[in-house]
Amino acid sequence: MANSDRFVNQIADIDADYTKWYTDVCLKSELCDYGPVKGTMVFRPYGYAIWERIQQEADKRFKAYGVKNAYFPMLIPQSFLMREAEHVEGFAPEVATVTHVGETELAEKLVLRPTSETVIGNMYSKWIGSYRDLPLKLNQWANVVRWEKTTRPFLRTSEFLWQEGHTVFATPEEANADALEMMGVYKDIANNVLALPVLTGRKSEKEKFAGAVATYGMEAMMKDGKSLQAGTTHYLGDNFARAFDIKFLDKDGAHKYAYQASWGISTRLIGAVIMAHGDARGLCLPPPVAPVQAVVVPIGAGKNPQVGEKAREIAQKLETAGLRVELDERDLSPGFKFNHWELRGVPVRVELGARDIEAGAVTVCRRTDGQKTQIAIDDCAQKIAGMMDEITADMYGKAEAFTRAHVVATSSLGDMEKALDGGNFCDAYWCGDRGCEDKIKQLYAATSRVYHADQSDAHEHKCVCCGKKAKHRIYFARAY
RNA sequence: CGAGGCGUAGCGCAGUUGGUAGCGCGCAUGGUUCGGGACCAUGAGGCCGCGAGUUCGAGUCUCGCCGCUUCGACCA
Repeated sequence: MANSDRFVNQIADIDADYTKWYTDVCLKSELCDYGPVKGTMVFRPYGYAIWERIQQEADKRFKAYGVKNAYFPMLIPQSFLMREAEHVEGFAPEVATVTHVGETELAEKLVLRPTSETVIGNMYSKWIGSYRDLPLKLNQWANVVRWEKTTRPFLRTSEFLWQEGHTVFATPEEANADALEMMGVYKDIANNVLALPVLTGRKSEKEKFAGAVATYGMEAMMKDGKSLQAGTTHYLGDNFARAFDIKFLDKDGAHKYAYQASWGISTRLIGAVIMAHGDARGLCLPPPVAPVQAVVVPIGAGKNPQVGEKAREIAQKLETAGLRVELDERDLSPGFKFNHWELRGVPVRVELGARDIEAGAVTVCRRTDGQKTQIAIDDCAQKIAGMMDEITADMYGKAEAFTRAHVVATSSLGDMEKALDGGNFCDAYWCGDRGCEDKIKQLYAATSRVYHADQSDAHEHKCVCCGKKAKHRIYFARAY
């Protein structure tokens, strides 16, 4: 930005430079900052508070599903990673390794977990002996390290926070059902907590998790038309059970390998919220995760002490009504405060000035549309509290309409190029060959995202790339 | 890992043909203000990325290094 910038918190034009807009929003709304090591980030209190809200919402759903929390070590013997062939191959390039303690070289190198299937598998082999020990459903809230070359706050960082669930069952069917069921839980979180519409479905062989039999993903459309993988669940078959010797004695007296699933959502979801709901003014947070749901801004309190008093009273009433409230009594102009809280995405601003007091009302401004309405002071707390669900639904509705408008049916590579350049997802039929995926990626930088929910007519169509008989209906998009 | 760009106050930047550093914002104190980014006054804040070299003298010129960044490549 030019040095003539008047406002320290001005953000880049969302239409002119989406990438810069994104980083500006992250930094200037004080969600995060860069860490001293390249690719690392600091979650500042405002950003971490969003994560805490996501954690709470997710955690209660997991527990309702019978999952218990545990914690496994961050350091994993390097040999563990080697045991599952695809797993090593998938993760080796981005794994950070501990080789020394002080001056002494370690006999066996230790890796910083990029994910925990291996350590957990190792422990599960000790804990599982009988069919009576199954199913076993554990989750951990943890950090993982993946040394990515290109990093961006929340979306891809060398270290990030997530949750990883690791479940074990006696049969393949149960394990696969678990992966599907958890995808449903993730979708619920995306839709109802983050107001994010998502496309869910199975991923292609090329895009699946290293070591999985099947990966299911949810993909969210960002405002620039790119897709963000917002969560994945994996059916692991008995791959890790064989690698880590997870066996149980079944009812019929036979020793059998167990079947597993694993699933995760991460702090990347915060990036999804920023890019799906943010606008020219900055962040726009869905009420369920907004650290501050309503900010009270007194206007002219310096001259009129009654304003300050009344504002404190109202903030108190809003808190009592169950809202997360901030009272902004700083000695700054109203315009500055409006911009400050809009940048931070606070869903509702409550303005209170002499004019309002005279009318016995407050002026309420919604972040989503900027609409201002006057509400009588007497019942403003209930009314504002009641607006929260409305706002979440409204945000979901808008994002859903946007997503729907940007999914384009494509039946040729030409269609596809046009659709992608216009910031759309491609709804396409595909022969199932890896070669076609590679070609599309090479030509248009797009990848397959998830299979379409409706596969019924796939065989009646031709592959969007090679023209041969199609096997699947699948979405292609440029992705983060 | 390939190509470009940039390192000067917290942030954004200026710094002429080499002469020992400035602007805006922010910050602190006091006062006036307050319905969409207020203003006045005073003040604090610098190893000019690091290291060599040229020179009487280097933010400025030369070389080396380090860091950041954009675009590629890579990326559950």
